[in-house]
Amino acid sequence: MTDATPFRLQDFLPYLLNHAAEEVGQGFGRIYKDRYGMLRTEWRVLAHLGQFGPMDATQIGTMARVHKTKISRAVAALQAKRFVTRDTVDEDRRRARLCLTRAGQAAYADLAAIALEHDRALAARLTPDEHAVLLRCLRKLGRDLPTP
Amino acid sequence: MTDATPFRLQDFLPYLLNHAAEEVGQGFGRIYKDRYGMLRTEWRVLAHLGQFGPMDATQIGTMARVHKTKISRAVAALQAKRFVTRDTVDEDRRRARLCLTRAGQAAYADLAAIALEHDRALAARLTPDEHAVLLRCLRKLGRDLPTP
DNA sequence: GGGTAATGGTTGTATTTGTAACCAACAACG
DNA sequence: CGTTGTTGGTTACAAATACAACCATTACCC
Repeated sequence: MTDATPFRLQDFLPYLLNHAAEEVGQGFGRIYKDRYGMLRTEWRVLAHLGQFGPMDATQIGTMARVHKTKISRAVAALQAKRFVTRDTVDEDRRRARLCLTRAGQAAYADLAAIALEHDRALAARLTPDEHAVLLRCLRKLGRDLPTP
Repeated sequence: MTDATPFRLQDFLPYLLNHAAEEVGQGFGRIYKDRYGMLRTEWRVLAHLGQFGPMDATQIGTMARVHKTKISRAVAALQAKRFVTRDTVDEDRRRARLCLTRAGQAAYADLAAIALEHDRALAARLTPDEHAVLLRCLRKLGRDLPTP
């Protein structure tokens, strides 16, 4: 074993991943923040409900791999904005079925369209091939995100 | 324009990137946290000094794209751990030259070795080709990280 | 049924982070 | 020189996060 450590921070995957995620996330982040005063978890909850329909907090947390306290507070914020409603479900009165309001759906539609455009702009910085490989790699590295 | 939005959160690059970064970052994060009680920025400062030698806070901040207040606090924490020293430089007495102590170098050597191993384990989950493309993509997506 | 455990969700508190204001040293210009 | 503007760095305060403790309800099991 040689004494020189060949470790290079600039090639360290966690470092690069984090940088790219921050950089890329910030771009879209400013949008939902400026337009709706939302935090990232709020956007995610909104997106999940918009995409998969009514769910309870635990389902969202499982799918998005977000801790329940974060979900709880995000839901509270979205309720305050009149973007979601909660109905306690009768079969199990611990659970609450979260639903987008009209306004919530509108916000989701608005943001989803921008997100799509944003995503296309990002993809345009890569070749189609690179893009495909990138998605595959990211899915391999993060645990798979379950769908409903 | 059709009414159905083809936006899919599971394919949204910022989302995937963030997931992968969190997942991957947590693995190594637990190590420097458990072993040395360090936060991420502290590890980064340590790594920069270990790799590039003495620098001042601004240089590190520029290279790592980290805000100066975060650097400032990380340096304070590293000083408290006796991992770095600060010498005010004579030509410009606002600047402080940051230097790893013996103990700091040892911690860096320890962590760098683990990081390297960790990185190899991650790379092993991808084909060599995928790995190469991934690094290229991440560099394209995040702004380039300047070297000294 | 009645006790115990597990689950869905919220709240409290300690850390961590972001933002802005700040101080000291240097630079530039009259 | 002074006075004004920059730059390196720290501090103060607000916002956000993590972690643990906590209710309420349901499930299990004797």
